[in-house]
Amino acid sequence: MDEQQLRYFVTAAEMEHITKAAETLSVSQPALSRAVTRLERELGAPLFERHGRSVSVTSFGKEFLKRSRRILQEFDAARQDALDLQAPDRGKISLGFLHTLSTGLIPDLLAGYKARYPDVHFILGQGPSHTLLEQLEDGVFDLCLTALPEFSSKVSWEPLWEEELFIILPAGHPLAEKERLNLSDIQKDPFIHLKQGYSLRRSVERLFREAGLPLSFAFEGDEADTVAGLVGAGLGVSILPAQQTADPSQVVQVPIAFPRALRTIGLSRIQQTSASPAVQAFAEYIRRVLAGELKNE
DNA sequence: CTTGCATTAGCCCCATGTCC
DNA sequence: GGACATGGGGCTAATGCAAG
Repeated sequence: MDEQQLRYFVTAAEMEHITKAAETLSVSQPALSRAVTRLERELGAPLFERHGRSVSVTSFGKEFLKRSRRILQEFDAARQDALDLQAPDRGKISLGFLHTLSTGLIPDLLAGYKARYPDVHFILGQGPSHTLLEQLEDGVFDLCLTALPEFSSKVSWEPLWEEELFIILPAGHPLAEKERLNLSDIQKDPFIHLKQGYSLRRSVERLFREAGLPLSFAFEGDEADTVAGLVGAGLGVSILPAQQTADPSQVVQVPIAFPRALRTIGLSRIQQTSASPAVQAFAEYIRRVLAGELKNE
């Protein structure tokens, strides 16, 4: 059983018409007929039921068809991978990044890279750190832009840039006009943030710990946008990275004077595996743009 | 009976394995 | 390395079978 036999079978089974399938495959009809017979002989079971001048796929044939399709997909993927391995300017890069990064820098980086290498195909995914890193370990992503992951022997993390965190207040809050605030200034306000497991939440918890302040949550959400929305509705205050999409008539972002509130975003990847040239080239591009060596246009 | 379609038969070509 | 056998790929032509 080889790839060609499977392709012949799949085409014939999908069309349920040997002559038309042979035309599609650009072989003579007997050649296809014989290839199918050989396959049936090897499998020891009929793939087609012959009724005079028509054929239909047997139930065994239908099962075998499903599996054959999967095998051929693997064949195609392996072939594509082999091609991609030789060409850094094409191929597939799957990138996961935090929800909070979906505006600004990341779209700009992607647009800049795509302008240089139009044949590169990006597959993007977003989510909280823990989900992204799980998917990274499962091979869903080649690279992820996340905050420092909790310990993992499989994932390596390389810091790239620092993101400032802001106190987010509803417009009209008594502190909304201030130029800078300390963490202690919002101690009495109901605090809204992301649920457990989010790296941003860990950063904020660490910030309060460092400042020696207690922290309790009035509301916990799944996305920074949701949190900002709840703040805008006057339900409390929060601490988030700059909210580019937030409506300034709803929420106000105030820099934090004390303690210094930064979180580092970096590139996560699986340590052991060797990335394709396309993935390596993209990682290098991000590094160089962020280091100011390269202009992202 | 004619037509359309699948299979079989007989042939050639080529790649691979085995033997010397 | 060359000779030979084997098996799979291809082709055309012939045959078998069922629908119209």
